[in-house]
Amino acid sequence: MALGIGYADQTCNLARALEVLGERWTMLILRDCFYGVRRFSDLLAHLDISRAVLTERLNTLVEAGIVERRAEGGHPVYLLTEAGTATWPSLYALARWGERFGPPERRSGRTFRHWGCDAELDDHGRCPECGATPGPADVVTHPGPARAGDRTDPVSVALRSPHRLLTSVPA
Amino acid sequence: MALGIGYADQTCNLARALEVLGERWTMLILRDCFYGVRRFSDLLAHLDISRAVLTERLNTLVEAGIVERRAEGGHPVYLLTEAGTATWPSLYALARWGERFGPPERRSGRTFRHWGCDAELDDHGRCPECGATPGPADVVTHPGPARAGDRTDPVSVALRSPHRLLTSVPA
DNA sequence: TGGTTCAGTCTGATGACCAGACAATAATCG
DNA sequence: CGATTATTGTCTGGTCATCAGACTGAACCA
Repeated sequence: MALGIGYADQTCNLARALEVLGERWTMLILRDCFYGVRRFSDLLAHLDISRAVLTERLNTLVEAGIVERRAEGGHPVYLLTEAGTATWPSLYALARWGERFGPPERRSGRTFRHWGCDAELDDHGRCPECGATPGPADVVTHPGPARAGDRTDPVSVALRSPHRLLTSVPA
Repeated sequence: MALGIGYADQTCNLARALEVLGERWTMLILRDCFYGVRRFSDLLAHLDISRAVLTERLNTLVEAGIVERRAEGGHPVYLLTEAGTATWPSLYALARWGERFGPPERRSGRTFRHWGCDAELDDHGRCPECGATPGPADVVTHPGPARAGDRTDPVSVALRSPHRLLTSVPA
């Protein structure tokens, strides 16, 4: 989490999670990883983050074992590890909260549905159709309605169609 | 979230949640609110946060409708609103993740149990005994084992005994 | 009245983040 | 093969958040 001392004196699992996940941009980077964004340049364009900070966050995530850096045809590719995919319930819960209680402007309308059932997941990430609580690999995200001023980077464009989580995007 | 621009261009419910909840210290303040910490001085002592930052965070949380400031006998008291208590699934999921994958030192061993059933909640916050997913008011937290160097502020001391969430602490 | 607690505000120092320039390596094309 | 472009970073100077700790003002207590 940086800024000096972290949460050094907090003997608490939440503080331990936030020590890694709570830094600025980190959860949004993970969100993009779930969406299937894998390349430095795509993260950069989709997040509007500074290069230096993106580099630093990715290094931190790799060191923490949340993301794996793999060389693929010369250029690196970033993939979620088991610890990374295990952050899904946290991100999903936060997004749900943001939908109901976040600042009212910029409501996205994006939904998450169970692969196969096509039913929208509830507050706890459960499929109302079959009762299962699917992992991210079995979740499909559907975009909300288009709006003026939508982003035009390749990732944003690709995510205007329904997309199964963890499968590569764009292309 | 501050530091200049927020996540202004991210049309995304997660970004909207993090705009408020993602600032440094904010989720730990909310954790303490769930524990029942209600006074400025108790938050200050329990969190080791600077006075200026605590003041600013509380103001932000009040403005966002997540926490309510109520004058009680001259001194203010801070209580979770409906939007505040609705953050419980997010905090619980993060704490669960921190327990499994966070930095290995400072593992707390603290558990969360269903009031009445006394069964430990699972990854999704569900009670394995009765199948319900209790809200925070029906959750009891049990401390992990004591350790050398445990904090000695009143809140930390009080939380060494089992404690029902949202009930006042200390005393 | 004078001391104590509490809830903030204020200050100077440190460091994280920003935009944008620069560098190094890898793919592409004539 | 050599030149161009694409991609992944590193570096820099300025801005702003956070830090520790001193200070203020109001309420409560003896």
